Amino acid sequence: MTPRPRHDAEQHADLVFKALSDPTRRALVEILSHQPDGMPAVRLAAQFPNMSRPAVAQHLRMLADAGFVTVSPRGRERIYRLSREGFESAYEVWFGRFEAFWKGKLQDLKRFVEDADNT
Amino acid sequence: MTPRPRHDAEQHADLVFKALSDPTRRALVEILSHQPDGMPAVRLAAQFPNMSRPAVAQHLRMLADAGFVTVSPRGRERIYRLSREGFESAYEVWFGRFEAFWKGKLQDLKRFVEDADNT
DNA sequence: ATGATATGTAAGAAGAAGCTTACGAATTGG
DNA sequence: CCAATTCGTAAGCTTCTTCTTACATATCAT
Repeated sequence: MTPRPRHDAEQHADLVFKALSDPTRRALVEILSHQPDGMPAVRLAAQFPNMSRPAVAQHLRMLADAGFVTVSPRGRERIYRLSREGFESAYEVWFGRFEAFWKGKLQDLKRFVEDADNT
Repeated sequence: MTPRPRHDAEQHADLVFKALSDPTRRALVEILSHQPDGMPAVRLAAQFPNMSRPAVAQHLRMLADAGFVTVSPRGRERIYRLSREGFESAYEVWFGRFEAFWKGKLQDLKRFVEDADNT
């Protein structure tokens, strides 16, 4: 997958798993997963009526730092889109670190993937 | 995978991702992944010379709550073993939540799994 | 029995994370 | 040009995490 300097690995894993540790950020990822063309920050913030816009902006920044989203300016808006980079990093860490444990689990996962694929 | 009451789902996802958000806990999982027969708490704690034993005990509790490890008493020791339950929950949440996004990513994942499988 | 070993939990201190208000920069529309 | 919109960040407060020390329980060895 993405080649990455060895000594940055743990630091990057920290960003990735920290990003997923917050329910608001997971909700943001879920929202974006249904919006292939992305959403402007203001519309994402509107999904959280009990939270200020800057709070959402800070969450978005962490998701961007972890590689879960990308940002592209469009006029005065900034469009957030889900990126595969963060997900691939998570997989990389997951499979890389626990490979010994997973020898045997991979078969199950392959079956699961194939099932989900045939729908 | 594991059927789970709907209203507990987010709460459980919280436990799972919180458990993985700490570097010490990830290190514990990695250590246990190389020890199929498990390890007593004291030996796990010894892997972290800069940290007190109770601190490690608290981390182990969180891993247990999230379903990443199981505990079984053996004499005066308590043996910690990696469990697949937490991992399966993480997969469940992962694939379930972001299914729309992953439609298309699943092909890549399947290839990746097959590659890892042929080694 | 008694001392040593293995363990978990409680209480409190130190640090990190998350939220709000306030602000400044960039872009659009009239 | 000027007001309105979109956005990110800084400062400060509050809450959650994580660590340590202290303590209580259970098991083993002699």
